[in-house]
Amino acid sequence: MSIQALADSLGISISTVSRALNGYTDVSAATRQRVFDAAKAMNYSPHPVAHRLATGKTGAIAIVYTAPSIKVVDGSGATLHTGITQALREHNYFALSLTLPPGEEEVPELERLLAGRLVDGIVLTRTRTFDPRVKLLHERKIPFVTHGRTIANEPHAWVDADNEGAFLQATQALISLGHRRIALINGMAHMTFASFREQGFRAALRDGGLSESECPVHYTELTAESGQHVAALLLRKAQRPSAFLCATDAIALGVMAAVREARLTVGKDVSVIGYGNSEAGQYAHPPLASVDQGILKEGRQAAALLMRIIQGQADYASQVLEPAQLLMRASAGTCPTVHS
Amino acid sequence: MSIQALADSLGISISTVSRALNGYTDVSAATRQRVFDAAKAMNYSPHPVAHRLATGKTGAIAIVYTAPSIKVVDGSGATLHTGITQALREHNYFALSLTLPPGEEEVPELERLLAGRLVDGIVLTRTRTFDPRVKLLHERKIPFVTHGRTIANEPHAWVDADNEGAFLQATQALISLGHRRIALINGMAHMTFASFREQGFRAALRDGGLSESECPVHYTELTAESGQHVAALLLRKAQRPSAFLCATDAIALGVMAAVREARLTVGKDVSVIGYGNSEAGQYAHPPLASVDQGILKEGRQAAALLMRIIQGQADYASQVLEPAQLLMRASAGTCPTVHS
DNA sequence: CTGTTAGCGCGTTCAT
DNA sequence: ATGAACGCGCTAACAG
Repeated sequence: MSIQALADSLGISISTVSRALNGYTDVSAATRQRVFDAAKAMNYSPHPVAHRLATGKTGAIAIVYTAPSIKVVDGSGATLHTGITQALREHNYFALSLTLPPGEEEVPELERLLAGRLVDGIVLTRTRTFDPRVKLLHERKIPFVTHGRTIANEPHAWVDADNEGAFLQATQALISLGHRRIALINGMAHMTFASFREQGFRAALRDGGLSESECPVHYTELTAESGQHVAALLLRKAQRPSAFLCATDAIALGVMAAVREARLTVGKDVSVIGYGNSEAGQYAHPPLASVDQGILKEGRQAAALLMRIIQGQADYASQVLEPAQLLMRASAGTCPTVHS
Repeated sequence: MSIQALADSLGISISTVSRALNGYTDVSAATRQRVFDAAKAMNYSPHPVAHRLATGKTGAIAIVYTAPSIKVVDGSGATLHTGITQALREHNYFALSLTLPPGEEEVPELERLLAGRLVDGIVLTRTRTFDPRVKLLHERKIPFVTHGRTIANEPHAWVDADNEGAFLQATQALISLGHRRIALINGMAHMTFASFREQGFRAALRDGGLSESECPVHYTELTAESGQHVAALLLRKAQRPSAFLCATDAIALGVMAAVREARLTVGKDVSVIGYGNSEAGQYAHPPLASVDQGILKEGRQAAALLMRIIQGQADYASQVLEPAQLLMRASAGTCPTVHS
């Protein structure tokens, strides 16, 4: 089942078989047909390793995650993964994933992946503001696309949602509902998406003339537990926030729980907006207002962009900023003090 | 930085360099030393693809997950992953992971991985009782180890915890605490681990002379939400269970929530035992009794076994059954009816 | 249009 | 102890 055997069985040379199979135009239609038929009959497929040695391409890419911050199979991480994989398959590419251990071994592990030359390119997820992984990939000049931006110097291809615009819009919506004390429960500051969301938040505060001192920003894990914890603290204050803007739906669900524990009503006494448009948020009581990021599309775009880079049709500075859409639901309502 | 360049710079032949580097004995100590020094100085490392074409080995394996049932980075999935990766690294092997989409594309996607010959072997996680993935791997004769057993015919290497023994022991513990109505909230029946846990449970019921009709078995998702839902139903019954044995700690935490909602006290009115010895369970109120599975060690064993199979030092029928340990904590106590 | 030739980078006999 | 030569399986530049 090598190309040799195939050529012998047809009585023609190896190179003719190779060209027929690889779609070269300088081979007669009749020969091409014979080759295709024989290949199918003998169930031939080129040895991928030999193919790689000759071409330099593996037909595979790696999606790189970092351990403590993302679920590959649930929620948005899973959707991103699905989007990337789908689009790749349409290009006859294959996606493996690598979960980097946090801490010291993170970059060395990524280096081992590159050293192995098992993949033609990389999709790096969950970028940080200064991301050593981006630095490495950039230095090694391997084709890569990040999902999320950095704020460092390396120019690189990325796909990202307009986090800033989304939180600008969400904050403005809360302001126009009469809220003056809005708390931002954000992700850790070194995550780029968190940084952008905060910028949008602060811009809206300035535009609306709100006091930054009355609109606290907290940085926390992206979990319901963290959201509940932080919100419980804030709700105990004399001057409690009338609205919470949260970096994820998970945080927002935790906030909602804290509001209930404080004997207050979500959407009336306290408004809550999340991010991600998760199923859990949609089915919450009341339904959770959220930002829909279209992450499946982003995954597909990241994959398509990587394909173009690998084929030399796009450069390392290609960038795609996807708009995100605010979905108002019953968890966010007018500020009660307006009525008094 | 090819072996050619290295040989030229030393003024010796390629083959001598190759043998020196690969530890052949028929090369002089002096030459070997020169080669090693030069290799280090020029930062030489063999091109992995060429190396693979010559040897047939990639130095990488794939850990295969299935999408909707496991988190690669949280909880036990993460620990297993860590164990496998650690042990592999000690063997100079590298682990990538593949998340199979559920449904129709599951097996074809696995086939694509095999066709790509990107890896020397596979660790398959979360086996099912009749697992088409195992069937495929067995047919293709690629080195593989499963974490978890199957009950079908293909003989294959596996590492598993003694699920049956663990639940036998846990059920006996509940019985000796006086419980007569014990509910099992199990995982889906097609998961092998769930099947074994149920066998242990039923064996203990028989030995203890409990009525199977008073000890219901429910099959559900491995989530807190599911646990809460099922437990809420059971607790509403006139003859409610006095103890719940749960397939995961997540389920158990959900059950505990349902118990509280029913105005009952966990560990007094109702006992709960989970599985996995999760951090969340340890910090719950009261602390959750659970089964500790030593999953890190299992991951390491699976990796070690796979290495031996790849090297031909173990056969496809090597099997490792790890004991699991019951950890009694305050969530499980004596049955209240005993005192009356 | 097709066959011959030359690599891709390395491991491994077979002589010397 | 060392070098020359061959093969792994395939692609691609060069002839014809």
